[in-house]
Amino acid sequence: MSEAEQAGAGAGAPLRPNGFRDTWCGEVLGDRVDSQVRVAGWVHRRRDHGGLIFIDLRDRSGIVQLVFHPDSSGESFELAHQLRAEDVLSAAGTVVQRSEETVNPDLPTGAVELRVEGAERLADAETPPFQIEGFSGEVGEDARLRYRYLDLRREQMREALTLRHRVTAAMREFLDREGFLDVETPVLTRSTPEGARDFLVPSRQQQGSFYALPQSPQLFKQLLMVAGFERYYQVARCFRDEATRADRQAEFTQLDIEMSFVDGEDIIEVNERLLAHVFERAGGPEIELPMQRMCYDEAMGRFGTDRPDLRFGLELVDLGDALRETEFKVFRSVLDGGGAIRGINAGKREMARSELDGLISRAQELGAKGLVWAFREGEGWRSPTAKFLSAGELTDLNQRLGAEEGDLLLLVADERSVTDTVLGQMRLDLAEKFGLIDPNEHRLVWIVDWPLMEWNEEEQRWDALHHPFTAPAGEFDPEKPGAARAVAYDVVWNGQELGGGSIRIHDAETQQAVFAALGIDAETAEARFGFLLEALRYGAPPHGGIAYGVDRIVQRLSGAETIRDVIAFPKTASGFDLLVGAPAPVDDVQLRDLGVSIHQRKLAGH
RNA sequence: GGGGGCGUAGCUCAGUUGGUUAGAGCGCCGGCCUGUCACGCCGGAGGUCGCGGGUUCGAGUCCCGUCGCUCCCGCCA
Repeated sequence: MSEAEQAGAGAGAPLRPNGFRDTWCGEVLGDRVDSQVRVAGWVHRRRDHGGLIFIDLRDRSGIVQLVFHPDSSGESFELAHQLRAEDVLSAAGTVVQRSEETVNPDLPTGAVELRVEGAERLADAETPPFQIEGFSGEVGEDARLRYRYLDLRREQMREALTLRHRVTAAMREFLDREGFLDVETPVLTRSTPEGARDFLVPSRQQQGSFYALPQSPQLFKQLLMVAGFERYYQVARCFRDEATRADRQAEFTQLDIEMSFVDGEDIIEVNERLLAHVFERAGGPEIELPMQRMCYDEAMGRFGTDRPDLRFGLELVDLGDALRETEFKVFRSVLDGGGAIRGINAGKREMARSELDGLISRAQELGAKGLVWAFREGEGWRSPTAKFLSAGELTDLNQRLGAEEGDLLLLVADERSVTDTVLGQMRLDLAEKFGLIDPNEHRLVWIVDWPLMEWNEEEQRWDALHHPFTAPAGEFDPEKPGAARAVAYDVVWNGQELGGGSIRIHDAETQQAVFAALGIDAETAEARFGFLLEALRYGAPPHGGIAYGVDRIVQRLSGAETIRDVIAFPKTASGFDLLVGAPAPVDDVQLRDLGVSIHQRKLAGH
């Protein structure tokens, strides 16, 4: 049977007798009273009173109550007895006003109901593995993912995906209006061993060679600038073969933007208006323009992170100056080794010894060797560490931390990167624990004036903070890579990075110098990025751009706990798709065609 | 790669110090019910306690291994 014939529903019936519906369930409202309507959807709930049957019918738009009455519903009354949860039903009848005492104020359509005169079951449903809605408790995530098409019937998921649509639609609407072109870039591309691990795709025609799935369209969008498109965007799928988190999936969506003949100010200006537009369309908080800006160094200094949550205090304080002469061995050795001693004043808190031990464990988990805790008491401290410090030092520390009587002070002594990581994260833990975050407050901030590179102690080399294509501010001095600043900017919302970008290098010489400083020798640079260096020699305009994490933006706007709740078909923490069963072993024949040996497959554990 | 939490009925969970036939709510099945809206009432079915091994007279409970889900650290230019 063809699709057109199926749509006719029934032998000998005209192709479209009335259609399956003429109205969404959620639109059966007061203004329809006395009119004939036909709705279609899923049996959300059945309340069978024997002589009178209520069916809540649900579609994407909402729920409407159907009433089956033995006198007016005819044969469909018998059908209503047989209906079960999630059966698919088409029903026609008259919209009637409910009597005052039967109005359901919890339902948008609750002032009316549909008195059914005819109904047809379009599909039977087996008993669902879990109730779609309306019971206490959360369904486990494996069950939800295994039966995602049922999970997506829940109102929360319908709303999340609707919001997601609104966000991407608003992005496209704004960018189209501003003259940006949506251009698609390849999904099968070239591996770049820097950065995250690539997903690889073996080539059948070039056995032994592999495509890689893109971690971002970065280089292609730069080539589009060389090509003269000037304003590009793409809602692009990106892939990174790394562990997932509550806010991270291996496969994710990025709003990718690039512009020519602009400087950092131009890009920030357009993007502020873009964000304001998206937030407005998606029902997010109102954004005040221009947005706040903060230098990277200030963010690291005050908050220990490049994505500070500005909704509360608990700022980090540098305490090294108060301890210059200290004889406390632990502090002495850290300071002599070029490390830092930093602290947080957590305010006046009661905390049991076990809780303080918990803080120490957390600090160690985050990479600290230890954590000093203290309560200000008079001019000194109540703390296991107090006896190692002089009266003068304690007074000085109290003053620098702004400590008042009873305040809890937390100190970490270590390399600066460690003190910042540990205290920056503990600051968030404490704000959560103490309830310092007002959920109605929203703080957006641009982090600007980034270092171009940072020293990687482990690998003994300079790493790019953003990526190797970020333009240095002013002349790049290869002798002092650590001194170079980048024309880069990240936008941070309540402590979460929404997006980040930069002005790019647009001449081959600077690009080569930066590659060299990053430890990528000329030969390697030519092999991996020769096409870019070449393109930059054929008239590359000054350009720059930005990329946003679409999933994270939607997650934040929806208030979802995890990014998975705003992705239609997400993967588990270990990268499985429980619905379709991926990844999965493949036939030996497929592997042979690809030139991938069985031996390799067996090593993978199959 | 490392650490924590979890895994018992279709779903969400309880299960004491290792001790009789493993329970609850919801869902499901049957019956009754004309104003419910998480309808109500009566009755019923439903279990490889993730899997494998071990200790023990006896294991859902203790031990070892393993798989899965999840959170965190590393990682994510």
